[in-house]
Amino acid sequence: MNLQYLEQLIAFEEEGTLSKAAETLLLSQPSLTRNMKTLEDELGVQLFLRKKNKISLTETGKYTVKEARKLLVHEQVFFENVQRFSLQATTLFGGICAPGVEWELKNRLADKKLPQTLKLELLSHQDLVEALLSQRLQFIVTDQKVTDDQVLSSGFFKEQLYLAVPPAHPYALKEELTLADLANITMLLRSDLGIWQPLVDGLTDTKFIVQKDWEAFEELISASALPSFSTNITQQARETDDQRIHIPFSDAIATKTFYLSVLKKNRAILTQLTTN
Amino acid sequence: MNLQYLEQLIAFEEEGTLSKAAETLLLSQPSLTRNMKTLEDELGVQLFLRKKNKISLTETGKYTVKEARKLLVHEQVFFENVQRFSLQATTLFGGICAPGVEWELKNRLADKKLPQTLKLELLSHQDLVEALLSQRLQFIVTDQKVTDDQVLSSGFFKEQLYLAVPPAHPYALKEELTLADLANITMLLRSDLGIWQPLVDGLTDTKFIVQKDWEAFEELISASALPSFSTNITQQARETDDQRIHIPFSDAIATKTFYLSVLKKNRAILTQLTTN
DNA sequence: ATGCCTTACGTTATACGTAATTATT
DNA sequence: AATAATTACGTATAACGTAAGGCAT
Repeated sequence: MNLQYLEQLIAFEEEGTLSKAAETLLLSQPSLTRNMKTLEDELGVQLFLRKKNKISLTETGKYTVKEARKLLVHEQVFFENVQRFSLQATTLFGGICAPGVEWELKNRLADKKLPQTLKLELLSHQDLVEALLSQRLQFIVTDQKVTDDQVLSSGFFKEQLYLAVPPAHPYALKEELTLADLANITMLLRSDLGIWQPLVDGLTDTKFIVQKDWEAFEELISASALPSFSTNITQQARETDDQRIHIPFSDAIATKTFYLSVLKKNRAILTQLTTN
Repeated sequence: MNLQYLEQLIAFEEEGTLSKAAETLLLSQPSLTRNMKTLEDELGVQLFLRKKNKISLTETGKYTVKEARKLLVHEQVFFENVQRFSLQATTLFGGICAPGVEWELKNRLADKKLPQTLKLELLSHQDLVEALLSQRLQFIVTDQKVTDDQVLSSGFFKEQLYLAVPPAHPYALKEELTLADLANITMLLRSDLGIWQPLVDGLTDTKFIVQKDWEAFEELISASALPSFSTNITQQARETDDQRIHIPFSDAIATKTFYLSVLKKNRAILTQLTTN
């Protein structure tokens, strides 16, 4: 049975005449006439009362319209269910707490050829945990462990803060620095610092020249002699060599550990993302 | 979307290969291949894992099979609902307690051109009442009133018992008879007397020659001089004139009143059958 | 006269089958 | 060799649109 004919029957019920219905259906009247006749034949039921110049629904016809509406809803639900399932099956929905994590994540998965596409969202820690628990996200990456009985949380990677200086800079030869070494100096700073924001906020004795735009910031760095921050992640992410020396900070807070968390029943996802 | 393709998908899931599925579907393999590809396109979803010589369902494919089964059940239910409704709308289901009632009923409705077809069942009084209450039958005709709060029971017609005798018979000139007049005489009797059986059983002083077959009984009547029973209904029903004189019995039990009963909420049916 | 339904007929599009191709067991 | 899926191509079925006819308001 052709479900389109049911839609056409419904259109007739809504429009009142075959002509108008045919118009809204972008179909010729003769076609609609024929289709309704074949629908009657297929159902083996009289749907219409045909007078010379007037066609109307029988009681059976009216009932059929009602039932057809239900059936078409079921068809629509089927359609949506299948597509939703397919989307769920072919994409991994993940959440991250900082933009840099996306770099690291895609780097690690680049040679793995995941069967799913990755869809990442940048959210606050609390939103991430909520989304994970509600199963809207299948995994999240955060800078704190998630303490929940249903959640499996394990260390994923570490991000180490560096000071990036031109080779001529006085700090360029040092093995390592402490944040205290930044007192009374001027630095270039990209805004949107993500997880490093609190650390920067604590550096009250340092002057920052802030630039939001990514490309403008890159230009500033190559043109200026002022130090800037970098991390192991940003160093990997950079394509062009920046000619700078990167010196790690030895302070504990200059090292952030990122945790990968999944629901315990989805342990397979964790394995998939971490093994190899 | 073509529901047949869903059936074909299900057939594939059941058979395991496109070839076998095509065979059970009475379809060529190439057609099935193409159909499954267009189904994928229409759904916008990957249903199959295609290897060189092997095709199998993806997880999405398996899920789609499950959902398709549901949808096809809904389609089947739709189909059956429509047909059941149509049957109910286009046929009046009635019950009668005696074969003669069918004659009378159809006689009365002959010139009315009912929109419904009549479907009659011959049942015992008790079965009739039960069928009416359970709404399996929409009306019943019985020889007793139905005493039930939900039921509307009204007189429909009367059947009067006659003695049918040849013109030369001694009773032929009488205006009326009593059952006592049948003592010590011999009569022709058709079996299957229906509601008149108890009355006949009470006539212990009368001899009966019983004939079951209808046509044979008619022949007997025209050939023999023996009296037989008739009623106003059988007189109407007979096409050929039987050349007999019909004399009514004056006894109270020789008159039966038939009642037409419907559920009170179906009063319209009673009106339909009795008016005009 | 205009609107509505139907019939008739030619055309297009969709679905199918046969045959051939390739790959796997 | 045999089985399985795909590709290619010609054919048949069905759905559609245009045109014409009939009937009603």
